[in-house]
Amino acid sequence: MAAPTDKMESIINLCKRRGFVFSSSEIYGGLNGFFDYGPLGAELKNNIKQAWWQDFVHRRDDIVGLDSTIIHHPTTWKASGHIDNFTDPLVDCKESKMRYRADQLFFAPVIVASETIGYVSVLEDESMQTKAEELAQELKRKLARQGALEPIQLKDYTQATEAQYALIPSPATGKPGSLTPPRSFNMMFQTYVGAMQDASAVAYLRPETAQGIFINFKNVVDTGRVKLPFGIAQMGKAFRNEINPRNFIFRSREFEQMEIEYFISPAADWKTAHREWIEGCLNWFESIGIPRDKLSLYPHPQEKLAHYSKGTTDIMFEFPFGVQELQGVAARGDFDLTQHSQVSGQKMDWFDESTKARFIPHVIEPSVGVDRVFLALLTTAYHEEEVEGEKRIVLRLPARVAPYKAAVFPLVKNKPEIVERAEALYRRLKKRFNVFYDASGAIGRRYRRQDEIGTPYGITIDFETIEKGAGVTVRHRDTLEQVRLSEDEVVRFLDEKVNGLV
RNA sequence: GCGCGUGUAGCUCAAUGGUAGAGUACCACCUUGCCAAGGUGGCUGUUGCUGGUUCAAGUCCAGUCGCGCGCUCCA
Repeated sequence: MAAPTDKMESIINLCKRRGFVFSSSEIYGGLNGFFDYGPLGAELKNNIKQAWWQDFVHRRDDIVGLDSTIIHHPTTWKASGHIDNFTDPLVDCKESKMRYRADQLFFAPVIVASETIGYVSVLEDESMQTKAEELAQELKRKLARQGALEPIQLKDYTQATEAQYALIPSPATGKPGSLTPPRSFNMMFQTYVGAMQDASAVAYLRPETAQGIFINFKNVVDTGRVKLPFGIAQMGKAFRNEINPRNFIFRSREFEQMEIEYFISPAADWKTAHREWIEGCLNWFESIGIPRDKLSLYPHPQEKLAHYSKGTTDIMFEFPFGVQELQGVAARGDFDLTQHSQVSGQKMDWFDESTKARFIPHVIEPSVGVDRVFLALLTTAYHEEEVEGEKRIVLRLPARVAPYKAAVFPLVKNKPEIVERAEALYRRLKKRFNVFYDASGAIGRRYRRQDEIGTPYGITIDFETIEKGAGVTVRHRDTLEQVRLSEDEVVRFLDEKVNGLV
């Protein structure tokens, strides 16, 4: 078993070597946090998206699709809270080079006998009040002050005044003077719409696809013939100016999301709906080849919830670099529709015919990153193994998502009957499936080349096909076993394996 | 954004300040009756980029970009 970093390295290497993922703008030295998908990566990624759309939109009666723009009216982000909240106020300690989130760094003046003798600082945790009081006592002793110590009242660093920045000690060194003022990093990419580059033209690239759904809620309700409960699904690019992108395509600045806003009545039991969606998403992951034992749940603690959320559970995946979020399933209540209704002045409510009640629906939001599913599939599928003394690299991708569904080979290429028959089968299969044709090199080498890119079946036309009309051999990627099928049977066989509709 | 490390052929890696190489992959042809066989030939580099030191830089120095790890961050 390879060490985690080795496994990631091998996977990144394979991605580059075989055309799954390239770093973006590579000829200019690359661009941190941006990745391009090569010929095989584009296939795999599209197959993931297609499977998701099929399963959640086409095969359900209660979810409809949407494709909204990447740039919305800027007020969208005011209403959603992103302009005010999608930021990380950060503080640096110039001496220790440590970086803190300003809203997690707390400070208080130490007041003895009505005189401020200095400041203490602590990092946010349960015991920070006690720690701050101890520090204050210590400071009082050090300065040999007499008198009553006034109660320590902690405030976070975002509330510090300019005069206080220089007086608050760094938690790392305990000495004042090394902390910078809090600096705000809004993670939305800004651009300008139209010719004028002034404040009135500022717009943002969406940091999530969700808001495109909310601002179209009324349109869909008015035209979509939907009945509560129902969902609106959307796939598309989103952009976040991450301070520090890491772990290959896991956290990038341009990425793709697949989100559903599933609207329910406020009278409905949202906890049940939430739980059902978590189950549904787990099942979907399993169905496309992500094993259940690598998935786990992380319910966000109540006090850490984002401003919109009544409850959020992350579906975590065991990546080689650690257990990380694959999907978030959030119960957003009626926060978003209420916000957009209030800010826009438009009605965002639902009229229930049976109860004659009018209300703003609540929503459950399963939100998953395509790139993360891509990486989860690759890390699950990647195997190095020994076959008859030789190292074999194989991607055990399920047929439904594999870039090529099958490869067609003539056993040898110097016998025209075999080559012609193989080419004919290739052309026939290509009308229905993405298949690959390869005549160059020994047959074993050709099998191995396909193993490495996850092609589940190798179809070989051999002498028996020609001489005895014995059909073709179908070689399975994972077991190396071969079966003989007629060419007609091969079409049905692939249809069954690829589309899974048995 | 900070610190440490790192960057040579598509990939894995060599090369004491002195002519940039190997393996592999890839392409063509030959050979080949099922798991990376063999033969012949071919392709592959502004040594990440920009500047500096030097008679001479892949090698030393500075800056910059990318990557890895740690801190930090992560709706």
